[in-house]
Amino acid sequence: MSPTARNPIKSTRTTFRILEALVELDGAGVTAVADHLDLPKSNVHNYLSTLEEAEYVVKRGTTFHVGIRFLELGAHARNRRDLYDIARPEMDKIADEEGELVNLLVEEHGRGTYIYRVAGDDAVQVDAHVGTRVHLHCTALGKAILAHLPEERVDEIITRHGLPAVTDDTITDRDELRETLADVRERGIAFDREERVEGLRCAAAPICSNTGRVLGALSISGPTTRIQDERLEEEIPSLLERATNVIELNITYS
Amino acid sequence: MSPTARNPIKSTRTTFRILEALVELDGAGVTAVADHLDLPKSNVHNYLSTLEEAEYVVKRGTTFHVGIRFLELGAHARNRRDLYDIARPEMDKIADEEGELVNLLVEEHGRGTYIYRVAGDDAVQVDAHVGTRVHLHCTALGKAILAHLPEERVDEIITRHGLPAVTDDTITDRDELRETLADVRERGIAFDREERVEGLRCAAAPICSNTGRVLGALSISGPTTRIQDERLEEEIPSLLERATNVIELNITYS
DNA sequence: AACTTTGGTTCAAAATTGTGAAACGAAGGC
DNA sequence: GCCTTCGTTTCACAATTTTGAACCAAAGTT
Repeated sequence: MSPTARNPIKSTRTTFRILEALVELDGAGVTAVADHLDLPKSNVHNYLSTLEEAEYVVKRGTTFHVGIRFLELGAHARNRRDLYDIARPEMDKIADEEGELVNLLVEEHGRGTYIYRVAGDDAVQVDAHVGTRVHLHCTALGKAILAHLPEERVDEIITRHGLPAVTDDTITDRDELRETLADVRERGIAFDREERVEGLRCAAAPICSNTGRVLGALSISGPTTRIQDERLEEEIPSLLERATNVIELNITYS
Repeated sequence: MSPTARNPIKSTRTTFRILEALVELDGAGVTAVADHLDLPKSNVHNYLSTLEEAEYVVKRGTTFHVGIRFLELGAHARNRRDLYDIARPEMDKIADEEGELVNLLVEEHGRGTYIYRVAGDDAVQVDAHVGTRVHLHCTALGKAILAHLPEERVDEIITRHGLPAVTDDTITDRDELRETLADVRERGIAFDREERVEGLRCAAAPICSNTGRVLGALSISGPTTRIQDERLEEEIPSLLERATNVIELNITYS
């Protein structure tokens, strides 16, 4: 399952390289993109004007930006899953009661994407937002998903994306991760103790279909100061389990 | 300002035609897409496998779907504007107090896209969601924006997109629209009395930068039965004005 | 169990297009 | 008024995309 296109369309690749450059540069002109990607200006100009014509890019003055039209595609991808609609009300409830940050993550191509997040009154401000992609091995959410994926799939993912260290506490060893995932499977809950963001703790539970396939994972996260051992290991997990049960039931009958 | 690319990249156009086909067909195989677009199967296959390799499309079994990765691009486009972050808390407040549906729309390429919406407890269920694109002339939100765009820009937009009728009450005449927009400018509020969705009424106010450029529009909508004349024309407008004032102030100082 | 259908994948030749250097033009800074 | 920067245009050629036919694999039918 190494998805290598036999006859790849080079222009399609270039198109997305240019769009990604626009994201990275947070809007840019023809020359800036050309320099960034080491392509001829005239060529980049052709791509950008085509993208603008197609309404996927906007030109303000002389700089180009990624268009909100992508929200249409992104929202379609998100709404395609029942998960989003069904999980949202449960998540809102938890955020309201606990005051912390509640997250929903799904996996695609071996990486995680936040598809919904809701902040309670006391919630921390963190870097991630809807649409952010993360490595699976360094978040509680990701580990909850990995733990319920077939083992060969997990190997594939590690081979493809590696186990880069994000903080000092990130798991970077293949065997250590394997053991951790076994614990997660047994306990039904995954933890993240400052493995992705310093000072941030997090517990997550997987959400599975009635056939046993993981659809995503749900988490609650907050500052280490407030999320002490008992709350992290008892209170929050039971909340998560209750919520994921409801979600799983509702997904089965929808 | 007719954005016609001089040397368009045909492959870029094809790439997006295929992605749009995937949306329309709600996931499809190679043959289905090829038939839909009248392209050779082998060609479509090349595009889809390239898109999958780039992680913008997912293959489940033998059908392809638009990938959640587009949410990354879409969210970037949304977060680029301060508007989204600043309007959200105000909108949440209104939804909570009024119990109706609150919407935020922005314009790009002459069309509107919902970038946030929040439903109060009694809110109606409507077709639109975040990411949905609509014609500007048939919603209160769109008219609020059109009214504050330079006149030549409005002409351009009408020429480009026309004034298609969506319900019996949609404005389809150029001059009638012009008059309506003058009223909106004077009153500061735009209305929609079942012009886009039967049984749905709506009032909207524009949100402008301190330089006078429209950034978007805010609306409250509900069923005709509940949104009677006085509420539509007095109560809701004053709520909207209060909220847009706060938003405009916060945008200026951020 | 053989046959048919359906749909995905591969291949190589033919047709078109993307590429890239250079020149041009417009805008802004010095 | 000159110089710099950056976007836009042009054009010839190399390179890519496009095609249809052939090939497979899986599912459905007789």
